[in-house]
This record gives sequence, structure tokens and C-alpha cells, in this order.
Amino acid sequence: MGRAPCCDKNGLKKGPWTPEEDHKLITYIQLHGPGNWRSLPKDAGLQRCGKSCRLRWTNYLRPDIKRGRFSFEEEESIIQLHSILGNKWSAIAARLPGRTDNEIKNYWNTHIRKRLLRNGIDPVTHAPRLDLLDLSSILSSALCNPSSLLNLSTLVGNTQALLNPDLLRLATTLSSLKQENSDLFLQQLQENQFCNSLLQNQAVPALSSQPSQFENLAQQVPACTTTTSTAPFLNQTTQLMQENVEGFSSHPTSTFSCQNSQENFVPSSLNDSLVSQPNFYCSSTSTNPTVPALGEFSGFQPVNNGYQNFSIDSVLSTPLMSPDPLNSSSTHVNSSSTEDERECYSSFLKFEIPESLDIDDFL
DNA sequence: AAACGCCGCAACCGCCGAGGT
DNA sequence: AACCTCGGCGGTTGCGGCGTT
Repeated sequence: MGRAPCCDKNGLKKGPWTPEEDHKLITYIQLHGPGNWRSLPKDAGLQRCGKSCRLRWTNYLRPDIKRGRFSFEEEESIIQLHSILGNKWSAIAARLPGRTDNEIKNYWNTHIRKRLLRNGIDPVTHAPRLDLLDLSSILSSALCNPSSLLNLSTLVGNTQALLNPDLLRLATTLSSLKQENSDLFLQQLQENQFCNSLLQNQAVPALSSQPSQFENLAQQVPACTTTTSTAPFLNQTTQLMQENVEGFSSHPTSTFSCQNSQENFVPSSLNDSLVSQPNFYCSSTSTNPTVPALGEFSGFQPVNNGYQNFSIDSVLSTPLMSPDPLNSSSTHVNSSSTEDERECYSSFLKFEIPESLDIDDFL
């Protein structure tokens, strides 16, 4: 019944492969081809488990494996594919010729994942870290909606460990002011243009796409709050909010700052037809030929469930993401690119995190 | 120069689905 | 139908190299 065991694990070698073992394995496979891993070690004269031989071949010895650092295009593809496929490394590797799932997995865990985290992007969902990003919309909501069910104090308490201390202090101050003198505070807010502007512009969405509007908004605040003690704090809040969105607004495709504050959670950059279809990910914005066309992902569901509000465009290729075509043919990072350049390249994912914020706390 | 810590990557581990017996 | 192995996959580990103190 059944097959014989794959191999007797007793007496089989483990650990790093020697050049002699590699040579034996290569020679055998060149003669007989890969496969039948069960009998291969014995036939090839290797004291290894068949599984170990298969891994050594598929991950290292295969002649079509591309060695060396990942290019911009490859990294771009990995990010795109991961946003669609999740940790399906083999599926990602299948779309990156010459790269193994193990290699991609390692590269993701050691480079891309850390960079995304550093830039405030959740590497699992590919969405911006809401705990870092969304305070601006929280504040605007709390300030402009007196009947809001949002309890700012509770919120501040709950997020105390996560937020930038400066923002946290402002939020706390605003909360106390709101409680202490809520009538006057809200009256002043409602009477001035601050809230009107926020409402008209939907506050944060406008910030990312039209920073000048936010600058105007910031200028309006002192004029409309000079009679209250909240003015300095609103100014500070506005400034901090502005700082937090500058990173977004510096690039036209950085749309995900909008979605978190829009009530309908529909990315402004996605039209209705795309939103209605789950397979909208691989848009024509992809500039990388290794990235499959839209239809190839039919059947895949977004991995960022719960983050449908997140604009996929922001993780897909953009003109900024792709390097200049003139340079893209030799964009291997080890030779011509540095981590700084990659930081620049990945700035499309970046929103400003204050230097004082220890990102390690979020890892 | 030695000790220490960090990082990257090759390799292993354990699980699962498919398929053979 | 039940049992078993194979092949594949994702997660994890451990070692060697490198940089810092």
C-alpha cells in the first residue's frame, strides 16, 4: 500500500552543499533531467535527501536562474504582484523569469518589507498605516462635526502608543479644549471658514491632490480663530497636517491619502467601472512586461481586504516608479543604484513620518 | 585586533494537496 | 476508500560576512 518512503533520513547529509555535491547533481540532471527526486540522490551518488536535491537544484543550480541583485523593474513587479497575490511566492516567481520563489521571498523580507514599513506602508495590505496617517481626518472630523460620535479623548487614549508625540499632544489639547469650552470652541469653528473649507474640500483628499488648497486653508485659520484660545493649536495642527501630507501631494499618483478620509472609501483615482470589478489591479499603467495583463488575474481576489479604499494605483506602476527608459536597461541596484535612490524611487509610497517617530516601534 | 551585533541568504522544516497503490 | 508518498509551498532558522565599537 502506498509508496516506499522518500528516503531514509538517517545518515543523510544536511547543511551547505559542497562544490562536489553540486557537480554531481548538475552532472546527473544534465544526463537524466530533473525529476524522480526520490531515486536521484542514490543514482547520483549523493548522500542527500531527494527533497534537499530538489531544493538545491530549483533554488540555486538551475541554469536559468538569474543571480545578483534585483533590478528596479523586478522590484517594481514584486511589489505589484505581491499587492495582488500576497505571499504566493511561487506565483510571483512564475512571473519573474530567472528568479526563484525563495529568492523573492528573501528579498521581500530583507529589503522591500522593511522599506515599505519605513515609508509607512503596511507590507501585508499595501495600505498606508492608518495609525500614522489618519489623524488629520480624525481631527477634522472631530472639529467639524459637533455631533460626531467619535470620542476624541477615547481615541487619543487608544492610540497613544502609536502616534507621533507631537500630534498626540495636539490631539489631547484639542480634546481638552473641546471639552472645557466646547460651545465657544465649536461656535467659532462653525462660524469661520475653517470648517467650510474642510467640508468643501473634504479636507484630506484635497490635501493630497491640491496642496495649494491646503496652504490656503492654513492661512485662513488664524483669521478665523483669533478670538479663541484654540488658534495656536489649530495653526499647529494645520501645520502638522500639512507636513504629513506633503509627501503625498508631491506626487500626483499618491492618492491613498484621500481614501482613508473619504466617507465612501472609493479612491478618487478609480472610476466606478473599475471599482465594480475585482480584477482592476493590473491596469494599463503597468510599464513592466513581466507583469501579467489584467485578465491573467481573474480569479484572484485582492489581498488587502478591508482596504478596498486604498488606491491600487498607488502600488501599481506609475511613470515615477519606472525609471527613465534610457536608464532602465541597466538599473541593477548593485552597480548604479543606491539605497538612497531606491528611497527616491519608492517615494511614491511615502508619506512623511516625523524623524522623531521611531519606526522600529511599529515593526 | 578582537569582540560584538546586525544583516542577508541558503537551507531546512512542516504542512498541504494531488495522486499512486 | 484508506493510506501513503511526492512535489510544492510558505515560514523559519542558522551560519557566514560585514560593519561597528
